[in-house]
Amino acid sequence: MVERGLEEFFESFLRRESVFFDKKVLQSTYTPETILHREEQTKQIANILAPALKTEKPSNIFIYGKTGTGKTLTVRHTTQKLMEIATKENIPLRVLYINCKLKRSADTEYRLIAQLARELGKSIPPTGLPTEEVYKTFFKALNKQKQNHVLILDEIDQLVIKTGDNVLYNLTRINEETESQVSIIGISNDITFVDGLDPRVKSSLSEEEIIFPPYNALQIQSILKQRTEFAFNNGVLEQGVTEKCAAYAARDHGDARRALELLRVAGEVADRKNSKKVTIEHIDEAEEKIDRDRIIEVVSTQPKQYKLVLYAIISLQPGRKNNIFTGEVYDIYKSLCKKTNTSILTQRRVSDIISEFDMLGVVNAKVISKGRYGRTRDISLEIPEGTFPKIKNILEESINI
DNA sequence: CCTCCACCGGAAAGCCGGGTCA
DNA sequence: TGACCCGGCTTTCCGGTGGAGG
Repeated sequence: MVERGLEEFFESFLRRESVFFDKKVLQSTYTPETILHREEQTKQIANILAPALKTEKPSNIFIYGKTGTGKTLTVRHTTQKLMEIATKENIPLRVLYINCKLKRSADTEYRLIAQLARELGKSIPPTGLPTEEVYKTFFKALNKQKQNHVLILDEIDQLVIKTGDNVLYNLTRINEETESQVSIIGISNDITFVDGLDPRVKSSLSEEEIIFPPYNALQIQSILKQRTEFAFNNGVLEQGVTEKCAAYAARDHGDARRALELLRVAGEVADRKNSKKVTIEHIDEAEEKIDRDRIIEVVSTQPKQYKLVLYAIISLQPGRKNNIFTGEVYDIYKSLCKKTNTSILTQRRVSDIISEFDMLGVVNAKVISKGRYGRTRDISLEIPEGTFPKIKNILEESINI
């Protein structure tokens, strides 16, 4: 009977042994006791921030390095320690951490300032007020509690791309308008990002600069070792497993986060297969799975118009030696719109949608010139061949073609 | 060497749905 | 209630442009 089977399943699930001892340790939110291979950067940050303890204003810091190089982790760790001392010694100091990429929370000028004001105990409606008004409330809040502030702006490049450097200009000038002092720590993935900034903002923001270089394979290995000790049960990792994870990640610009994820998913795969050990094959499988899951996740959460565009591309792809051009996609897209009773977007817009898919890594779209026959994007799918039908299905179901 | 195709991509402006405030 | 604000998505307008073919 079905019921009986289910019960058994859950019971055996409960009793099943896992390769994990504590899976949390592998998650990116986990903060380890010590941060490996970032001693130098930690020291620099500490040095710069230390004056805050004597109620002097620390310099602004600009931090850059690729994803998974421990920027956020290191900054949070150091400021946390700083706060511990400050509270113990009763020094007026406050650390505000804001991730500028968080959708609908801090990704525009209004929302960022509103978020900051909220952190200081003001209540700001999510929309409706003039931005100017929000600034005023924020400044007032700063003035009321006279103390040093350290403002951490994570993924600051995203903010500037979306809203321009106006916000930063205003923020760097806070100290001229208020009693309290604010130091800014900007964190960015994009190294070239400061170059596009207003010179005044640039010089003020990057009074100090700290670079986080990618980890090399050996360093990633030791990071993984540090975590696996607590994450996995004794001896479940087959010989060479951490080494392989490290090698994968190092090949991909030293991204420790990815290495940890790979290890975690490999463990999950092993569990699901009822294996007592995590093997090298599990890692290969995990890599594939991460890839596949990411694409499916991306595709299924797109808005309708995006899905139509992608569907147009997918139905053009099979059995083609040459790649696909914007014009063709647009034609198919138009007919799809008619079939599904959807309003037709302009080619300009569709062109943008295609390049968004490019940035998401679903599609590869380079601008090429066909000489006499014009200029266009050269589009090809980045989806592994095997997932084609599945993706197609997802699209068809969600837009009923 | 010049032309001219078939789009690219920046700028600006419009529309709409969310909201505040007096 | 009307004036006004924000932000996401689009459209409109339009000045480029790499390179095959003449």
